[in-house]
This record gives sequence, C-alpha cells and structure tokens, in this order.
Amino acid sequence: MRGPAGQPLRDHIAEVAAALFYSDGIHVVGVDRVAAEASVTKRTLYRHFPSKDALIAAALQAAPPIAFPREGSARDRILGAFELLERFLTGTRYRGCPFIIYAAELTDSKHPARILIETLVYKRRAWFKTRAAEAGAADPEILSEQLDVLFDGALASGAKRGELKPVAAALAAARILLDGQAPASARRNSSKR
Amino acid sequence: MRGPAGQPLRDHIAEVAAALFYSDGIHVVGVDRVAAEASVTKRTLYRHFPSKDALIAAALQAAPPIAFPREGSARDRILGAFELLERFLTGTRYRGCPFIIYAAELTDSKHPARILIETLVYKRRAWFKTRAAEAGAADPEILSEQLDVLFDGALASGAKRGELKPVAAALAAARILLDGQAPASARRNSSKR
DNA sequence: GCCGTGGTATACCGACCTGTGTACCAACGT
DNA sequence: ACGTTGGTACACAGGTCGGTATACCACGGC
Repeated sequence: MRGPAGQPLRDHIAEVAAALFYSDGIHVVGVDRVAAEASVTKRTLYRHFPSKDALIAAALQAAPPIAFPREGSARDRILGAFELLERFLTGTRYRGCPFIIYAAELTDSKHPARILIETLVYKRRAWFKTRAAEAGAADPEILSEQLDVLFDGALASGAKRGELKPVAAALAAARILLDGQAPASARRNSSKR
Repeated sequence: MRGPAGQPLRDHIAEVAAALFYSDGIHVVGVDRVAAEASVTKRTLYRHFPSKDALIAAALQAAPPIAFPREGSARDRILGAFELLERFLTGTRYRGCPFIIYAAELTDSKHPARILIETLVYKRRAWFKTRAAEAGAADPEILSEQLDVLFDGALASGAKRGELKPVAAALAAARILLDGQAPASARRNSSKR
C-alpha cells in the first residue's frame, strides 16, 4: 500500500498519471497505461479513483507547481516569479502550461478538473494583485491583469516553441510595466536604471 | 460535389471539422461525427482525405484566421491587432487560441498539423517584428518578442476564463511597451498622451 | 486463529474508434 | 449512348477504450 518513494499509493498513481497526461495528452493515455507505468493493476487503480475523470483531477493537483518567491520586496517577488518560471522550464521537457493543456483537452466546462483549474488560476492573479499593491502600483488591478497575461503568454509560447526567449521577453516587459506604475521613489532598492 | 455555400466539398468538410475540433476537441470528435455534421458519408470524407491526421491539418488551415490591420501607421497597426483580436473574440464562443489547443492535443511533434502551426506562429512574430521596425523601435527584435508574448497571453487566458479583461490588459500593456521603445518624435500621429 | 483489508492476475463487456469493402446511383462530357 | 467520376448507404474488420467480475493471496489486528 506504499509507492516506491514511500508515499501513499494513491499519490504515487496520481503522480505517474500527471506525468503521462502532461507529456502525451489526457485522451491518448489510457488507464491501462497509467496502471502499467505505476506498476499497479488496473483493478487497484479503480479502487482509489472512482473514474478516470477523478484521476485526471487528482493528477492535476499532483503536478509540480511553479514556485513563487516568498521573500524580498514586492517588486523583487514579482520579477522573481518570472525568473523562477524560466528556471522551472529549463528543468522539464516543457510542453506548455499544464492548466492550458488540461483545459484544452477537457471541453466540458463542468469537468471537476476544469473547476479546479479556475480556482488555481484565480489564485495566481490574486497573488500578482497583492504584490502589485504592495509595490505601490498606481492601479494594482490593471497591473496585475497585465502581469498575469504576460505570465500566461510566457507559458503558452512554450507549448508551441521549444525556446525560452518568450520567457525572457516576458520578464523584460514585466519590468517595464512595473517601473511605469511603481515609481522609483516607492521602491527601496533602485539599483539599476 | 459542392457544399452548401457553393465551395468545393473538400473545403466544406474541412470547415465543419475545424468547428467541431475546436469546440469539442480533436480526440473526442470522431470522423463519423464530422461526416454526419457535414451531411456527407464517411466514405466520401475518406475520398478527400487520406486519414484523420490529414483532416486535422486541413481543418487547422480552414480555421477563421485572426485579421491583422493592413493600413495605417505601424503603431496603429500593432495596437489595431489587439483591438481586432478583442472584436474577434466577442464574435465567437471562444475557447482559446486554436494553435494552442491543437498543439496541446497533438503530442507527436512530427504530426503534419504541428509543423503547420510552427510556420504560422513564426509568421505572426515576423509580422510584429516588421511593424516594430517600421514604428522606429529601438530594438525591434526584443519588442516584437514582447508583443508576441502578450498576444499569446491574451489568447491563452481566454482558454481558461470567459472574460475579455485579459485582452484589454494586453492592449494597454502593448501601448506602454511600444511607447517606451518608439518615442513620440518617431511617430506621426501622436494624438493622445 | 481468523477474518477483513487491500493487493494481484486475468478475463471479459459493451461501446466506440479509424479505416475499408461492396454495391448502387446520378450527373456529365464526349 | 455510354463510361467515368464522385457521390450514397451500409456493413464490418480490427483494435482500444473505460470499467467490471471473478478468483486468489499476503498481512495485520483483535
């Protein structure tokens, strides 16, 4: 009842499913393959998850989340999010934002995984908004919306191109937008420019 | 041998397939359904397309392309692209950029439709780069990359949220980035701000 | 000791998938 | 007048899908 890493079997299956769904697509990967790759019988898989849809939702939550900076000034944290994104993308064979990929394949808006995506995406935008306010932005609502779009763009571009140039461009653009709304006087460490 | 609108039957089938693939997903829509929706037998569908993969590639080309402004100053054309995008999204039940959706479902990088996507995406970036140079940008390469990321982000956000706010945010951000690189002296019609 | 829990192995079900085979038919060019 | 082209109608092959049934087994707590 334990996986290879000692974690509960349920989590092990979900992680294997997440890796397969992400790399090969949700519809292409069958439950048989997930079970085989997890060294588990299909019967036991269905003992932990009532259906494939439930497995999909669990896999979405088991995906390695993109880290967000927890320390430093608000400005540093915002820009640091883009830098961490870049580092995250170099580590994985990137195919694009998991949220976007899952959303693209799950057409039914009532699918449990879809609802999950919406809450997660909302959280990210709220994070940007709070940081924008802390950085002293003139209009945190607008700025956070812009940063979020940039972030989405950087994630989406990776789905179609293998390069990291879009991420670097997003970081540069984020810095410009941030500087435009949060003047240097409101910042503590105005090191460059 | 003609479709309802008088166009060749092959194009009619491709358009129907494009609509179905886009709204419901490539893998969940079978050729039977495409044939039925196009009021055509499966047999004749396979007379025009050697396989479903070929149909997918044809459907991708048959999708209604996002219009790009053909007239006006370079600056107006760039910003106009975002405005046209907004208008385009209001007209359709938007589910996200077709390129992203198709790319998400087609895992095999050698799929004919995937190769098609890469060339089309490259064209869009080149368009931005040419316009950026015309607008007198200090570094058209970087600016076009930033604009392209913004565009991608605006398209991707629609895949997860139903609103148009991200598009408006992208437009505003594009204006800021553009003004930062192309000073007012290089522009002819500096109407506002 | 013994039984329930949670695993294995394997076979199976019905539905649906892409793709083909066969037979017939209507229009059109020559 | 006739044959080719391109359509219809329908059946079916071969495979895979999600999900279930059956039978067996290892272990741990009471």
